[in-house]
Parts: sequence; structure tokens; C-alpha cells
Amino acid sequence: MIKCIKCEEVSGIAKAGQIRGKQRYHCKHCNYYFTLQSSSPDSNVPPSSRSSKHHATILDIAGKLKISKSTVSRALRNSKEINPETRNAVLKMAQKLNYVPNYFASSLVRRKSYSIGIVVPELITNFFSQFIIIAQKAASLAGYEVVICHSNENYSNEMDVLKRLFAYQVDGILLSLSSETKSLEHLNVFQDAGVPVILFNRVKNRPGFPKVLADDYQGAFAGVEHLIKNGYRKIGHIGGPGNLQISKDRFRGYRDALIKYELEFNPNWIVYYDLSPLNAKKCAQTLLEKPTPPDAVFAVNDPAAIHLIIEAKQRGIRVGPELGIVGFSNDSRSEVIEPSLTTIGQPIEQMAETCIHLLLNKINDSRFSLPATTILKTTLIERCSSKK
Amino acid sequence: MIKCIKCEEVSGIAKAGQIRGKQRYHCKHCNYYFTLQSSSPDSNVPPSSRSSKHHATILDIAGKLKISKSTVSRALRNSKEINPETRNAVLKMAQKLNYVPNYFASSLVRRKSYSIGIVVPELITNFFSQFIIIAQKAASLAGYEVVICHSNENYSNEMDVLKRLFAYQVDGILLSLSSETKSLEHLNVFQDAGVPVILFNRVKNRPGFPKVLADDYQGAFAGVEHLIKNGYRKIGHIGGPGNLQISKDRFRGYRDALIKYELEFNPNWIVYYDLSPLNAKKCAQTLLEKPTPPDAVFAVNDPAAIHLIIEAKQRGIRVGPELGIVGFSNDSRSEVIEPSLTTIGQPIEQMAETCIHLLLNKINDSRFSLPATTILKTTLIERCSSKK
DNA sequence: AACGATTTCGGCACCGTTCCCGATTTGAAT
DNA sequence: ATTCAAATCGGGAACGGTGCCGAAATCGTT
Repeated sequence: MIKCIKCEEVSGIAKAGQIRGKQRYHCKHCNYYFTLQSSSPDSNVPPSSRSSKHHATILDIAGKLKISKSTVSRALRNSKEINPETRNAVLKMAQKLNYVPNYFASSLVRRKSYSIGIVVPELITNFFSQFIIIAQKAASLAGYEVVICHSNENYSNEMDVLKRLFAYQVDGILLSLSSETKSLEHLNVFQDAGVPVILFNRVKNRPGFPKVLADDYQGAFAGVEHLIKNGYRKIGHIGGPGNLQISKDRFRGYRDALIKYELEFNPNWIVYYDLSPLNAKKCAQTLLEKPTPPDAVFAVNDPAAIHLIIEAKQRGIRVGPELGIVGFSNDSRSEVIEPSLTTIGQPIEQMAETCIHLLLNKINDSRFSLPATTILKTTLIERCSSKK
Repeated sequence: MIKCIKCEEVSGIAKAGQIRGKQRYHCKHCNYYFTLQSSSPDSNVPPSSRSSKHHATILDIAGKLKISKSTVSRALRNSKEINPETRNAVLKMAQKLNYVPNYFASSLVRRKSYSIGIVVPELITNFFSQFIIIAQKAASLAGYEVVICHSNENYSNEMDVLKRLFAYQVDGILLSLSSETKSLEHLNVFQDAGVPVILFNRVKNRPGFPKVLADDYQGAFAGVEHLIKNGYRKIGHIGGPGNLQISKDRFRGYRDALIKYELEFNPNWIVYYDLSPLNAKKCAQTLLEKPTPPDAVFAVNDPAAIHLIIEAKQRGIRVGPELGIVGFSNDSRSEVIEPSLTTIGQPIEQMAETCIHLLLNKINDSRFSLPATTILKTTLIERCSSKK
């Protein structure tokens, strides 16, 4: 039987909703609402982490200084319209009280999160890791936080993380598409909300989405040209997923180099790699088991090239003399594998900084018009896998 | 001369602060405040990105449904205390209006950010990349965002990012210390605020900071024991920075294995690696140039071991037969280098999941007591660099 | 039908800032 | 001293939710 904790009546007590999981009661005699105090020993411990200390707010500063919170806010942010003395006093008091501004309150009223989202397809190869490092540094210099997400080369993951980033109200997005992504409709929500999205590296040709990328065509062309100049003639290709622009451009570079030097273009020497680790091995095998295999291969990226080196070595094929190989992206393993892998280096740092600067420009001035495409130079890194 | 835009007087006009960068004026005749409309053509374009569409709020939903916003809030979150019908109606309307909850408003009032910070010293080796991937997945399953920062092995960077994370009001921190970090005082602010911090991998023995790490001692012991069993006798060591627990533990494992098998412990066979890329090469050189070099080396991590392999190969030393090498951490390069590197694999996945689960438990219940130390098993990955 | 028990809802104050509006203080010139 | 321009500040309404309090509506019982 429940007893009213005020008038101590036992009849006329009705349940009235719940509070923080506890049953609430109502006494009709004294018209009083109450919950039963649990008799557990830790009843004085607040259930949530309310125990954490109170953070100093601008109101605390204002109180101590006997000024208004508007003035404090001004002192903390607007350099103008404030007496330098007041300003210093506020700054000193803020320091003294360990004042830390509340991003949530600020972001709520300013409708800006001061954070940008970066979505990458993977973090295994070091291209994206390095990209993130540079991008994060550049962003934080401008006072922006970076939220990093990865799609794991999966379209539905990509949609999920973008949804989360949208809910998080990032001010902009840097996106490198997953190998599965075929449509950009999941980006409409950002377009509608006026949140700028820049595609990088793994892009798609769609109007309205600016792109920052390496010169994949030129890089591939240079890689294949390098093979040709080193005396290889039957040059094959491990291509990437057909829906990625990167695959198409690198393929075009490969093909055009063959055309320029009037070499045989043999579809039998081309296999396609879906970017999954298992598939890399299979691609290498398929290529090497051809009745008349190529004497050189340009691979769409280093993982494919590396697996090709491994497979070739296992079959006793001497990589270099018997099989020239050129990769793309300068993976950390490419320097260490034997023979070391000739590859195309991407301007990661430049790419990351360009992305951030373009994005921040757009964020800070919606009238800023983003260049549709920014293409950055690649460099041929000559190593041993392409020497006869 | 300024003219009042209301009474059109030209005298008695005084400056009165600024608004959004524009000068504000005050007319004493009609007691009216105003700013001058710029005559630029785009004067109707709001300066900030106000042009972005209005996001639907719970108030919009409430208005359409003619119910109160409390009810909407309840329907959206509390499963209890709400009529299923109302709830469904709200959910449907939310869908229809493309309602996205505002994290900032929610976090502001609930004093929780629903995000955790992960601070790692680097992102070049793939240990931390993989850790992040797993951790992020586990966190997002629980509805938490992850903010990733890296210190670049630099103490002052580490302090900076932690300060940023604190201002960001993360609900918890996962931290792997930089190689320079000697004190944990920069974590006091989190302790004071009741924000749990869990150290992982790169830890320090300090009361109050729970740790999650691989069994470095055991892993090192097993690695050295493996070398001994393979016939190596003069076993050297490339140690890590002395202030890291990880270095000490791996060193202890190395030493104790020597002791157990009654082998010579020769300080001349030990060099110390500060984790910087350049230093790795120098360590390898120093070790190989000793008058009586060791016949095997246990390295504190794979980068050191890899550089040792490279240096040894350059000097014509046959790695394996002449020089046994065991690394630690199973870097992606270790499988590919020739000879492939025997190394100690860390339970990355388990470590990441343990970290997240412990942290979330603590966040959700401040009374949850975190285990001071969680140690996870390592595995010896035998490859060719340790075979005679 | 009348009453009490339950469920469900509306109102409102708050979270910590920003920013607009108006007022007050200051300073310089009559 | 008086006047008026300029500099500086205070008050208060948002921002979009959450959750407490009290009340109304609904339900079951006698």
C-alpha cells in the first residue's frame, strides 16, 4: 500500500506517469505528486553523471565581474565594440574560472557546427590515412573539427555515415566514393540544405559536385610510357571497378599510351579488380595463367600490383626482367617489396589542402564558386619492378 | 552626410555600434536606429548561408499534428508514456517532413555529446587505423559518434587535441600516448569533469587511468623464445622510448627470455629507437656496425625490424640464416618484405571493442568501475626472418 | 451513474550562447 | 556648463530540444 509522503493518507493514491524510470504517484487528498524514495544506500547518488563539476559559463564570468553576459560574449568573440579593459578583465576571469565555451550552445544559435565530415572508402592503404592527417591539420588551423567516417567500400555504409554526418550538421563534406557507389542521390539532402560537398580521388562526373583529384589519366599514361621506354611490348592492365571515374581515367591513360606508341591493345591482357583483398590475388592469377601472358602490367593501384609481384614470384617469373610492373598510389609496401614496385605517386598533401581550402572558402562564403574540377599532378616513382 | 531613413533628418545622426560588420546609426530626432542599406545588387541576399532551407523541428511536427512539442519529443524518444497511435502519427509526420533531430539542442540540454574522442599518436602504421575502424563501428552501433585525433608523436599536439576534445565535450576519451608524453597532467581536466579516459596500447602506469593493452611482456617473451628455439644465441634488441610502458614491458619480456634460457644479456646489443622514421635506419646501422654484432634481434616494433632487414640486406647479411629478426605489431609490410618478417600480432579487434565497451559502460553508469588493467593475448606470427 | 485509478498529454522553465535593440556612459567641442 | 557624437554596455528573445509538474482524458469498477 502506498502512503502519501505529504498528508500520509493511504487511500486515493493514483499512479501518475513515470519520472526517470520511477513510478510517480498522486494523492487526491492533498493534490500532491511524488515518487517513492528508494531505500537503497546510494539513494543520495544522482543516477546520471550529474556529479561532474559545474562548468563555468559566460554567466558565471558576468556575475563575478558584475557585467552582463552580452558583454562577456562580446569580449570573448567580437574584438570590436568592447572596451579593452573590460575585455582583458573578462579574459582574465575566463582563464581563472577555467572557462570553456560550450560548442553546443554556440552551434545551436549560430546554426553552424564548425566541423566538417570526411568520408573515405577505406583506411587500410595509407593514401587515405595520410590524406586525413593533412586535412585535419589544415582544418583545425581554421578552427574546424573533423569527423572521419569510412564506408568500407560499401554503398549502404556510405549512406549511413552520410546520414549521421547530416544529423551532426557538419558544415561541409569531403567524400571519396566507395567502389560500390553508382549514384549520387544520397547527396541530395546536402545539396538541398546548402551544405557543400567536394568529391576527391574517388569521384563521379556529376554536375554540381566539384571534384579534386590527381591526374589519373596522365599518371597512367606516364606509367605505361615508362614501361614502353624500358622495352616492354605486351602490356596488360589490371583495371578498377568500372563505375569509378578513377578506373576509367587510368584505363584511358593506359590505352592512349599504347596507341601513341602503336603497341598491341589486347583485351586478353586486361582483368578487372573490384578492390577487395581476395580479388587481388585472383586477378593476378588470371593474368599470369593466360596462354600468352603480357610481358608487363600496369595496375590500377598498388595492392593489385603487389599481389601480382607475389604471384609472379611464386611461379618463378622474374619480376622486372621477365615481367614489368607499374602500380599506382605509392603504397607503403611498394618500397619494401622485392623487387620494389615502380608506381605513380599522388600529391596527397596538395590534394588534402586543396580540398580543405576550397571547402572552407565555400562554407565561409556561399557565393564562392567552387571550381568544377581541380586536377593535380602525379609523379612517376621509378623502382625495380619496371627494369628489364 | 548620413540621412535618417525614417525622418530624413541629416543632423543629429550618431554612430551606434555595428551590426554584422555594418555601421549602425541613431537619429536623435525620431529616436530611430538603422543601418545603411548597401546599394550593391545582391543586397537581398542574406550575408550568411541563411538561404539554406529551414529544417523541420519538433515544433513543426507538433504544429501539423496539433499536439504539444513535449508529446512529439516523447514520441520520438521515450517509448513509454505515449499513446501508440500518437506515436505512430508523430513518426509518420517526422518522416514526411524529413525531420532530423538537432544534436546540438539535444546535447545542450542533456549535457551529453554522444561522441567519444580517440587520440592516437600516428596513422602511418596500420595498427591504429585498424583500431579506429573497429572502434568506430562498435561506437556507432551504440549511437555514439567518434572524433579522431592524432598527436603525431608530439606532446604539445597531444595537449592541443585533448583541449579541443574537451571543448567539444566528448563523453569519453580513448587515448594512446605519444612517444614524447611523460606526464598525464593534461588529463586532469577530464578527471575533474568526470569524463572517463581509457589508455590503450601506449599507456602509463598511473592510478586512476584504466588501461587496455596487449600482453607486451608475454609477446616479447614468446618472440625471443622463438628465436632461441630456432638456434639463435646472441640476441639483441631494438628498444622503444623509455617513457613508454610498452617499451619497458617488451624489454622485460626480451630480458626474461634470455634469463630463462641462460643466454648472454649484452647491453651492447641494445639500441633505442625513438619511433621517428629517420631514427629507425640509424638504429639498424648502429646495431649492425657493432664490433661483435648479435646473430638475432628482437625489435620493439615492425618498422624498426623492417629497417633492420633493409640495412642487413644492403650489407649482404642474409636475414634468417645469418641474422634472425622478430618484430612486433604485424605491420602490413611485414608480410611482403623479403624475407618476410616474423612478428607478434596484436589483438587489434579485441582491443578496440574492449576499449569501446568499457568506455561506454562507464559513460552510461558512472558507478561502473573500470578494471585498472585489461591485458589481451598476442600471437606469434612465424615467417621467414627467424629461420636459419 | 459515480467514482477512483491510469494513461496520456500540455505548459513551461531550462541548457549556454548569440545577436538585435535600445539605453547609458563617455568624451570632446561648443 | 551645455550639447551632441561616439563608444560601450544591459536586457531579452531566440536556437531546438528535454523533462518536470500538473491537469485532462480515458478506462474500469462498484
